[in-house]
Amino acid sequence: MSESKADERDETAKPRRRQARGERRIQQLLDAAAHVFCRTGYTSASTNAIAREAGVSPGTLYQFFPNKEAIAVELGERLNRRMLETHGTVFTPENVGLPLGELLDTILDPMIEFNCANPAFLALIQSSDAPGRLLEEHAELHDSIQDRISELIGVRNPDLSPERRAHTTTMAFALFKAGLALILGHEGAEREAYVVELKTALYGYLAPVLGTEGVSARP
Amino acid sequence: MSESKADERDETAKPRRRQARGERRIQQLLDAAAHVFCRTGYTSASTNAIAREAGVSPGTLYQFFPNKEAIAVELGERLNRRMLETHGTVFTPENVGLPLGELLDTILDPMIEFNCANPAFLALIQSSDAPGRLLEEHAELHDSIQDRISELIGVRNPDLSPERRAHTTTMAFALFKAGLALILGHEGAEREAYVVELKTALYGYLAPVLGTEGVSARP
Amino acid sequence: MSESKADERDETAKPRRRQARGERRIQQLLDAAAHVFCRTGYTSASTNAIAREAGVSPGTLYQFFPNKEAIAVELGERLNRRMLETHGTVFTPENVGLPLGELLDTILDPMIEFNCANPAFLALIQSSDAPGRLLEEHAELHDSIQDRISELIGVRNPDLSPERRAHTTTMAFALFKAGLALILGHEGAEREAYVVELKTALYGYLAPVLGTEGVSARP
Amino acid sequence: MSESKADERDETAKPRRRQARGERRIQQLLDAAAHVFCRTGYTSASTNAIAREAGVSPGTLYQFFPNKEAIAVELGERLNRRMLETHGTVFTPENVGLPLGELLDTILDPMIEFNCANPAFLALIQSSDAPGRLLEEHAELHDSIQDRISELIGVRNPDLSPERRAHTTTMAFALFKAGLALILGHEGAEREAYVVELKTALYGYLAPVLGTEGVSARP
DNA sequence: GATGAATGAGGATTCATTCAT
DNA sequence: TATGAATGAATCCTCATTCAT
Repeated sequence: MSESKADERDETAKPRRRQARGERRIQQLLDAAAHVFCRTGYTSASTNAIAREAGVSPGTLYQFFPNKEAIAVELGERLNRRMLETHGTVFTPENVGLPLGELLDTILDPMIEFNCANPAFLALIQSSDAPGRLLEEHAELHDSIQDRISELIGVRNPDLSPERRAHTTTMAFALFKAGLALILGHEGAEREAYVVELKTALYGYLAPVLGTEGVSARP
Repeated sequence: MSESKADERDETAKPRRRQARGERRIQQLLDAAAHVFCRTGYTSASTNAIAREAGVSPGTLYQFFPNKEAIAVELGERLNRRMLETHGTVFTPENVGLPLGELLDTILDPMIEFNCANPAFLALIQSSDAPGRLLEEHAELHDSIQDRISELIGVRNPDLSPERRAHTTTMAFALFKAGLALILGHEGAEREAYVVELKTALYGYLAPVLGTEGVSARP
Repeated sequence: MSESKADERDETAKPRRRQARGERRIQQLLDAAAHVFCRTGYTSASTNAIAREAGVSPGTLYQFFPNKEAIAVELGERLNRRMLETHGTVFTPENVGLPLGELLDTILDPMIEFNCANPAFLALIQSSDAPGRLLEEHAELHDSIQDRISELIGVRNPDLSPERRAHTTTMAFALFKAGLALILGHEGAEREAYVVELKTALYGYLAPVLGTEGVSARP
Repeated sequence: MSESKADERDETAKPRRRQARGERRIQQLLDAAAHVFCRTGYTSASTNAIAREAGVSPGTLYQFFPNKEAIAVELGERLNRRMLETHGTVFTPENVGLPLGELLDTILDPMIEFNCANPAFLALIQSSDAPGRLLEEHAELHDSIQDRISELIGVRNPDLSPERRAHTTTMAFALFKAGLALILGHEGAEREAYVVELKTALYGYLAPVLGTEGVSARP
């Protein structure tokens, strides 16, 4: 008998048995959230707007998500998972050993394609409360991607100091996000043009660090 | 102190004094706004918070600005003006003809310095409601900077097609903003490291387009 | 005179300068809150209901109180202060030395009168989230009264052990609150009858501990 | 399918024939409700929380109870019934004739014991929306107890006027509830101490009305 | 011009209750 | 019967903006 006010939230990870309908609703809500996040950004997105977009009442939204943040987190996780499932195999030893131009093509093309199909991904990653400061709830998503980049760089050039590797990773990811925003902000030929620019930029940035030639995995 | 009842006599005859006092208020409010924008971003910044930070009442704020947007616009314009005044002379023909590395140093160093001293500048430029889509009120500021970059590129390489020049400009500016965000997000040695990374990135991106060697202005 | 130093900025910023209108509004809101608390109890009282009762918009309420709790706290403090100002002098040495019946009359009559005029006082003291567990925000009010009772008992019978004194205090206060609730819940002759019953109960409870005869203060 | 053992005096033939399983469910729900009422009080208890505590869905709860109030009513009735079954025999003529101290022991000890084991009882009786005003749904429970007290007093002292008897009853019950709240709010030695205080208080209050000596039932 | 007061629509979230499977 | 889904009004609170002094 020690707690007076706070409990209620039975977080005990009891995996809720959801009906098929509920699973559908969740997807519907996440789709709606993706729409709204893209339209207005995470911070300005209102749960009511998401519910409306999904064609349900506010209460229904809260049947599946405890709060706004959880929607973004779940959306981010699903997108991340889907991206890994679909394009997670690009970091094979063979690919990493390709000449830099081909390596970038191999990595970026599916990545860009995925993001064009799922622009909410970038919206989540970029949602910040202050310039440069990510909302906590999206940091994990952000980090999970950055980790993969870091690993790629580390494998490609194991001689980099941890600091340089970290800086290179962060900067490369920042460039990618910046270019991706341009790509998503345009269509058709313009979009294609920015794809080229992004690759050029990353090539120019990474070439001195990773080398342009193909390499073979070290024994 | 000692100009107490001077105002009462005539409301219109002393516009200078009123302006001076008003100007002080405006600067006070803009300083406060800069603070708050940096802390919370433009969208999340509340006019009440700005007024509080400035030590005045909300009503006073609205005596000088018709709405929240106008504050950002005025702040942006002033920052832009100050930047031009302070660092507007870097785009001289001699500078533009420098080897790329020196050119970047010449341009970026004061630019970065200015932005470190005035982080609100980036906050404004980055404040977006959706990824990649700037709030209307900041587009002008954004464009004015981009125009200068475009001009620099055009002068340095007059053979570029307008389209390529536009793409290069946009991308270069995007890279700059991305790097600047990293720079402002760190301090001390880390910050310096990201300055280097940003320069590296821009060098790598621009070298193929602008050439690395010094050039002399064409007749 | 001398509104001349208008430039003075109050750096302290904590003590809000309120206009007379605001002070009036606060009283109005507290009166409304008292009404609503009495009608529905603290927990069920809604801030919107309080604002409506006061004839203002919800926003106005929040101009003066940061949240619902603060309303109750301020109301409690004001009532407590007023009670002390009005009836705080009953615990004089002479009174404490009176025969028990007269002592109770002396203490209870103004106390009851005050509570009949301000029934919100009891509403606050009794507001609990679980039976027997007071809401934090009202504990202070509760304790401040109990302390006075404890002191009275201690002066009247200095030989009581601290434990017995504490138990007696708590129980006597509980009896008082229980009787007061009955008193406030009735009117006219019924009310008077319960006043008598309450005094009887307290007399019967306290007589063995405090003695029925008058005592003189010990040196 | 034998509905044969219809010893139903239930003339109205409620469609509510409960099966064993339903009965179990009901008990489950009432137990959960008791828990939640004790934790948060009646008003703050949510039907969802009760269902969760019972491990069933909200829909199931509403299959057995038409609304939240009905849960409290049924819980109260069951507790009342159990109390009567277990301790209902204390009001025998012999007991009523005991000396007051023993009479109180005889009545209060099992009463307190029962309430310690079933704290929801007090929670229900005390759940009020406004100080002193019981929620309708619990008035009946409240009255049924008070009636028994009234009867006891009437038997013990038949000369009391109906008014005095009513006042004494109400006050005595109020004292009991107040003391009981203290008892339930403490544990161990403290709890025992408050048991003593409660008995002292009731003794002091009732002695003048009921006399302290044992009496024999009048013919 | 300066102030604090006032507004009210809108934000996130909850909850008693009903519905559909 | 049991379940989870669905509802929508109500909750506390915020904020850009306007008003009165």
